[in-house]
Amino acid sequence: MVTIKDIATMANVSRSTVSRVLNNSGYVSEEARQRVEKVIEATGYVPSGYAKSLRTKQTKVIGVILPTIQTETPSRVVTGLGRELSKHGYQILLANTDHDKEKELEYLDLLVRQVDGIVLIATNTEPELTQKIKSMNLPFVMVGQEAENVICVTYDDYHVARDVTAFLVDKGHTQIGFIGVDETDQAVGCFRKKGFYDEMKSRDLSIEEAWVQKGVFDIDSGCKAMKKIIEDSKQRPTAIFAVTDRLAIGAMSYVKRIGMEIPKDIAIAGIGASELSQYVDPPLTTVDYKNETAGEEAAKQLLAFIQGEDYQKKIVLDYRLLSRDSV
Amino acid sequence: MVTIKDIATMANVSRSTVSRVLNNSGYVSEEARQRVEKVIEATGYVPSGYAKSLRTKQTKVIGVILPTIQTETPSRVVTGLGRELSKHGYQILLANTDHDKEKELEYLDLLVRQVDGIVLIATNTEPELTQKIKSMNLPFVMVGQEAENVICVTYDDYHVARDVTAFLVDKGHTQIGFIGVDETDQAVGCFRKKGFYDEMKSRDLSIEEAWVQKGVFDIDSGCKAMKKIIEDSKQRPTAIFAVTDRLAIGAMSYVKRIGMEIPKDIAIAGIGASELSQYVDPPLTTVDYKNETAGEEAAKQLLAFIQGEDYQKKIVLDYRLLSRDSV
DNA sequence: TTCCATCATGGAATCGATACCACATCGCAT
DNA sequence: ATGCGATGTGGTATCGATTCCATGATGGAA
Repeated sequence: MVTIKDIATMANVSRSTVSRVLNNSGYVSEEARQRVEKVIEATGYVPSGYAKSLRTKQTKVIGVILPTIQTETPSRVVTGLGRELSKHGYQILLANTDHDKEKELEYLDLLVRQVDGIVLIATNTEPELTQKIKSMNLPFVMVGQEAENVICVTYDDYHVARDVTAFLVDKGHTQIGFIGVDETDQAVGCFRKKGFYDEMKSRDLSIEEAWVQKGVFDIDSGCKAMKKIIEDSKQRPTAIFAVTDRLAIGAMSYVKRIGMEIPKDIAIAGIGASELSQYVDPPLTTVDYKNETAGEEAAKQLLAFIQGEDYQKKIVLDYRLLSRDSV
Repeated sequence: MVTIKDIATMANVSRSTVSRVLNNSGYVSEEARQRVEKVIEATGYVPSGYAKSLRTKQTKVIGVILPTIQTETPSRVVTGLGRELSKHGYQILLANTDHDKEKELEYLDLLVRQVDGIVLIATNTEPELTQKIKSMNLPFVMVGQEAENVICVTYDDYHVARDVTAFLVDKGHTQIGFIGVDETDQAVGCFRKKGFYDEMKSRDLSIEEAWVQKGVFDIDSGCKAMKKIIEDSKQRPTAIFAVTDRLAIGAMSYVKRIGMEIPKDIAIAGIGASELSQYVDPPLTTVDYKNETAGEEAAKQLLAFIQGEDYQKKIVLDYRLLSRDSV
């Protein structure tokens, strides 16, 4: 492997001069610069990243920890992150926890000395996690969940849920079911649920116990949750608010299977604006969360923090309700 | 930041001894080991990865270059890769080209000195690319496309296409349309098309020119391609073979929109076994490519190569045709 | 002529680890 | 007593860059 030393020898200059050419720093005569550049070109020399990192204490790598890349939300966020980071010469080291909270902690340890910063696409906000993050004082951004004392980029889950609920009510529905997820996921589990309950309450609408079910982020569980709602409720709801598109699509697939028509017999709304949502039949009413923007925003804040510039501690992104035929 | 030197001082041993403890190499007395371990524990010391890499010439990082992570195929492959790599202590450096061939080349340059190996989830096999890969002699695996002189993990696109076509013919169809993609993508563009043509020919079935259209890997273009087929053909085909699920789903959405029924008026089949495919109406007949397995296999071959063990130059994965109601 | 910026360049220390080698100790066989 | 292999430890060079400092030219101002 050709090193800076070889380049120096071949160009008949010192390593210092090669380094100056490489980094565009200090004084280098035009003549020397050209000689060096020619040698670099000829040899195809690429500086060793780790030698550089060792010396400069910068890796130009950002660690991204996420629960999975097989769903649209995280993969969109990563796309946004990548786009913004690569503009500034940063790369992404990917850590897929596969929904395993243990691994989340392990990866934090693993990454700490290898990256300039970490982005966590979070599904939980357990104290053990936030504790650890603070303890390793490394530039850090959390996407999708709120936490104390860290930079967060979040969505306004509470108001989204109120809006969706309000939308259903305004369409004339008074009996509305809800398919949520476990509350360890604060953003999706708690805030969206609370938004739903609060809006229903503010409209003086009551909620039958069986109308509220839980799933686990996949289509199949949306299907099962819907089944429970249909089978267990005394009075069937006329509308369903599912906290993710996949749950909503699962619910749709169940109600269609038992011969109900959407939206005539039951209206359904989701959240997430998955690509899928516009091609199911009927197209699903949902909320666009602009995940790529979230990724870009997270990258911007992280880089600002790293570079000692001004950054915003909390960013709450806006959203857009997409009204389609399922309601 | 605490370094190996600090640990050495605190444990009252030399750096060499700490290193030996860290790597479980050479002789270390039980007593010294315990002292060192205690200090490490107490300080939360983590060795610097780049210093280590500089010395050992191993980064324990694999670069993964892909066109996008927003579609299921690459994200499944990455999941498989990650699973297998992390078992062996390797991490993934992600390079998203956003379908830009220029970037593909740039990333190769960028990664070359930072990683122990590269996995390319390929969409093209242009000579410029394969040339470059060979020239940088770095452990390398290509997923999804075949190329000379590199380790490849591929699918049997040709026979898949023949099988799907045969399946349609066996169901009684003789007029079959085809929605493909550009042929710069050898696997998806050429092989699948050739499989279709060859199978049709072997059955003595002719293909009207307008029955064969092209799209670009998204649902919308499947929709447009289908529109062309319907509008331009003298005799409408009774079945459509789309080379990806998204194209197939686009096609479905178009024919449903114009009031045709699936599969009564027209049958549709895709490839890819996207999650989506089982929830569209009717569920889509498709082919399961086991992308995660491909990722795992790619990782295994790459690691075997890196470690100087036996590896297979070409791996062709098997597949499974999923017969559903769309045919 | 002298002096002092400005420009150019190289030498050497350094980053934080590993690994080779030398040396010391110890027990056991000769 | 001597030799020798096994064990344990530290010293030091090294990986490939950056960076600070010293030293030399050069040239225009005083």
